[in-house]
Amino acid sequence: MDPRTMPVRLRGLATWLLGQSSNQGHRLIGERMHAAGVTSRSYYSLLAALAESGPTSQADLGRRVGLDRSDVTAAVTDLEERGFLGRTPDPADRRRNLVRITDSGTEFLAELDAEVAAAQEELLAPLTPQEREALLAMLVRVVEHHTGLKLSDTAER
Amino acid sequence: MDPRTMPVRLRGLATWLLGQSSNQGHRLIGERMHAAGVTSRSYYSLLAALAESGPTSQADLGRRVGLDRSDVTAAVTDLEERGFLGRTPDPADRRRNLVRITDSGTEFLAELDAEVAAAQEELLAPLTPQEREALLAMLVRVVEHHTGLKLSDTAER
DNA sequence: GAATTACCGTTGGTTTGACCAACGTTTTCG
DNA sequence: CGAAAACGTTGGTCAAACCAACGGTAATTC
Repeated sequence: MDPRTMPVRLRGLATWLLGQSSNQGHRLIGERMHAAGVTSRSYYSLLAALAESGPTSQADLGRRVGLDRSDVTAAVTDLEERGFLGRTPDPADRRRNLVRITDSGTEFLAELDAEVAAAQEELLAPLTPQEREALLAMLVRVVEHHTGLKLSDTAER
Repeated sequence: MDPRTMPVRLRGLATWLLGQSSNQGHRLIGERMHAAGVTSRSYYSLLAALAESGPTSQADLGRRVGLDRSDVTAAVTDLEERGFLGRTPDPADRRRNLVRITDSGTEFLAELDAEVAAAQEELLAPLTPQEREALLAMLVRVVEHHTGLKLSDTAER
């Protein structure tokens, strides 16, 4: 992508700049995840969701991280084989599988937490702490406006 | 994606917020493009690149908008069938196809310009004009930092 | 209480964007 | 000249996102 001849119309566009920034972020995360032995970006979300709550059904898990049931099945199977989580039928509702994170999974999540934090730092490197705060606050408002989500409560950082 | 049970770790992350915002932007653009009869997001980039320069080879076109040669071929074929651009062999270098936008293509691009502008407005609706400016300026710096591109020159808006 | 409806996990798809390899043709370089 | 590179094209692969249908289970509605 040659900056000299790139379409002028594009490079000032919010959608384009957001797309580029998002791509860079995903690249940084992906590189670090891959180095940590994780092939899919959703694994972090799933482990995080499990760590922050008790045992959950797969369907719940999917709703919480915005993942299709079928994709949750594949991810959970893989993570279970690696010993990062356990899957047992729910005695109270035998349609459900209760998924819970293991100690090994908790350890692994801590590793990923560090990688993810480093990636944030790397992505926002050119911005001052005040600017990062302002940027995130604006993004929160944009996301809230379009999704109806209310993240503001605890979205400090 | 339930805001009450979404992983707390995720919703303050720059990468996550950028991804969400980018998705919303792409959704808005996609909806309007689709309504205008465009199936692929890259068509706008290609028409814009062609409108801003004279006739160009397909390979050049791909480099300018960050598209693979093979994908340019498909897009150009489609756009040619719709009459939005013409493709003629370059007499000076018979490896190349000279692609140029047609009058009909220029008209169509104007339509898309309007749709794209409307999508930007819609995406950034919750932000004040000053905030939008600050947001774009920060994103420009982030993108420049990670790509080596220098967009700053004319990225006002 | 029986029957319909809804939810669960799973399997097996489709679609889309991004990417890559190879080819015949043409130009450029050494 | 011959080797290397660039061009457009074809025909892939790959991962992410999504959808449909299934058997099994629970909740609902009559």
